[in-house]
Amino acid sequence: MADINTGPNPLFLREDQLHQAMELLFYAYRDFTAECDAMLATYGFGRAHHRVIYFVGRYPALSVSELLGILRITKQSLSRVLGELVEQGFVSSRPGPTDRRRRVLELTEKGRVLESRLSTIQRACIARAYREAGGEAVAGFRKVLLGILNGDDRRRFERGA
Amino acid sequence: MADINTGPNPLFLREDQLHQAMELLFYAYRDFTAECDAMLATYGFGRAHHRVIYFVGRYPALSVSELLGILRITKQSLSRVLGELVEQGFVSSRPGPTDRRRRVLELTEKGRVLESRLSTIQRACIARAYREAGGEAVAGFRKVLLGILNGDDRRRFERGA
DNA sequence: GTATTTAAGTCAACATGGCTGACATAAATA
DNA sequence: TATTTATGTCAGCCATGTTGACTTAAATAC
Repeated sequence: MADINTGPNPLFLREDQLHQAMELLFYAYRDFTAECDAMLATYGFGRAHHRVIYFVGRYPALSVSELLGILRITKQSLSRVLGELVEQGFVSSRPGPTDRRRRVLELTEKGRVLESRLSTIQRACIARAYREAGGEAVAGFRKVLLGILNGDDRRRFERGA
Repeated sequence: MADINTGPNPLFLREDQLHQAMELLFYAYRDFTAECDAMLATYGFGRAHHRVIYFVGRYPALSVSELLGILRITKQSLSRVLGELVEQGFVSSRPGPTDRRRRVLELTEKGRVLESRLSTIQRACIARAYREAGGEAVAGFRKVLLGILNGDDRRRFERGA
């Protein structure tokens, strides 16, 4: 059970295990985002808005360039989505206190409400899976996912999150 | 370590753990697909083509409706992508042997070459993470991911994959 | 104090990959 | 024969990514 290379044809099993992992990631990501996508649609928002809402909520006083570094999209792409969120009062964008070129992004009260509704959905999804799988499985889950991250992300993740 | 609810403020820790899981999924999925996206671009293809190539390769003689059920997109969306792949000779589409309304999808030799190049990238990524994490972590990883799938997918996955 | 760099924003054009709705065709089935 | 099913197709729309060129304001270097 613990050895992923047992069986009559270790090489084949290994390949099959890897395929299973690839598919699990695909299915899990798809199902993980489905419910939130539906709720976002009622606001006229998409998954891109969710990501902004999420990271701004999670890392208050984030700057635009930091957000770009996390999302890995162009500033033109971000600006469309972020602009809508600021425009509609979900995110506030103020000049930084020391460096006034930077913009300090925060969720407004309205933004926090939406963030909370979305997070509730996803937390429930993860919490259920965690509860069913048990603490040891959770540790393994995190260990493997962390290993999939590239070096930069892993370091940022280990530092920041 | 095994108990995800330890610490001075169990509720907060729990919430933080859940946030970490959400972010890990985001980062891992992004990094997992990045290399393949770059290679696909050299063919003029995108991630949607990859999914088709992958599932047709993995489940030979798949029908269009089965593929639709896996991908959860509309047939119009699929048709664009699948049409290109058939047109350019990566996927063959023939009438089914018994039910001639169905189309039997298979990778061509050309398609298998591309599939192999893409799979090599992703298998390496997973294999490295698996190797670093160890067999027990792998079991936990799979258990948690499986728990994130909705019921239908979980059943299909447990049956088919 | 001027020159340069940096953070952010903007305009325009384009590509990918989702979506809906309406309709067509051929084959299986009632 | 009538209906249902599997697939394909046309047309248009939307969300979200891209590149390239340019602007503005503030910080920093010389």
